Amino acid sequence: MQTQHLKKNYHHGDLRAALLHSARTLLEEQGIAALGLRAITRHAGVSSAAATPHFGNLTGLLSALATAGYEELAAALEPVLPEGPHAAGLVYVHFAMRNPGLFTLMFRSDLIDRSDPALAMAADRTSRMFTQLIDDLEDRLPQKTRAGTRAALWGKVHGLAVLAIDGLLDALLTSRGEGLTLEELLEDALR
Amino acid sequence: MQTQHLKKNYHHGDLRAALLHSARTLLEEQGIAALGLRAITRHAGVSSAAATPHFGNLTGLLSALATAGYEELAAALEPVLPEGPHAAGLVYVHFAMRNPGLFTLMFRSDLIDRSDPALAMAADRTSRMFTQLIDDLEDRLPQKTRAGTRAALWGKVHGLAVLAIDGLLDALLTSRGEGLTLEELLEDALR
DNA sequence: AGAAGAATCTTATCATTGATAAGTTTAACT
DNA sequence: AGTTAAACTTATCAATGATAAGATTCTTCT
Repeated sequence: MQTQHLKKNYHHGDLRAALLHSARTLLEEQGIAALGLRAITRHAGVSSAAATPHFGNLTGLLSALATAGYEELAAALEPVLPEGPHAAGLVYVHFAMRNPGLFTLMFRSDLIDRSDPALAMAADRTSRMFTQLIDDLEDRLPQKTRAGTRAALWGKVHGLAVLAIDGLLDALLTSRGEGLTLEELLEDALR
Repeated sequence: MQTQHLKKNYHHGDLRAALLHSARTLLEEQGIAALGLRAITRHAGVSSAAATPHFGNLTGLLSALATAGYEELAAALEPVLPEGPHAAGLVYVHFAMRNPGLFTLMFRSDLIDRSDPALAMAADRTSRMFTQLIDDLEDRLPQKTRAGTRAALWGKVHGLAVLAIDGLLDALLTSRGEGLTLEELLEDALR
């Protein structure tokens, strides 16, 4: 019989994908603290040791999940790159706000392994997009400060995303925001 | 005998301060992952349940540690506030780079309890400094965009700090930095 | 001063976690 | 068809944070 039977290999289907799906579900429904090895395998209906052959350990599983996150982020950024830093920044922050758990995981170096080749490649692709974004403005900028401009953009956008997820921007709005919505605040901040 | 014998109360001295000191040491020497309840109490030479009367649980202890972090950060920022956003931003990022574990802990909402009164107060004081920083420029800025400017500044500074700690700025430097040092990059980015 | 009470701190125990070795079942490949 | 390799389960381990119960020391009140 052909082994090319879709992707359902082995005697329990595509467990690798199933585990990633379970992890993603738990992450979205219950947050990053729910990402235990036992919780994930329980959700997928397999034993707690079933992930070992596919991911080695929990870090391997979460690294694969973060890899998917970087790929999604890059896919969201790519189409708006021609529109420039403002539009791309908004997409970056919106991605973080829509996927707070996943975005947080992508920068939790204690939970993932950045030397994982797939993860390193996906993360690098995202970071290269900021490079491209700045290089598109290169005629307007002196050569020497381009790295600084790139860091400033990534920093601002990333910082806003982190602070938004932590609810610290809302706190800023309620304490002294002059009747602004969060969306308007982001528009102004990314200008 | 007078009970005012320095701060050494009770029959084992000032355990509360000793535990915080042990936690800080472990945090600096071995990183945030070393901040276990048992590791901290072991380092302080007491039993693993000795922290309960002082902090309730591990979250309480780490919240107190984070509170100290916010106070240190505010104390570092205060004297440079008159120099404006550029100088203050540099101090913020330098604080993060010099205390990577502590700074990370201060924004790890899963490890600390932001509703802790002392922590909330200390964190609020820090965030108010950014408000003041922007308000000092108020004549130059239209009233309406001031919240956005404040968010942009805090976001950029915070994002640079986070990315620097994660080593992602070094990665950016080695891949495309035009022979810059990290310090020069920050100078440019904070301009 | 002395007894009652409250707080600190220890000991012992519990449920839960991630990892792993050993065994079982299923698929893959001559 | 039969051997090998991989997936998956079961059982077990060391380690964690929390907590109840007991022991010790400080405080407080008369």
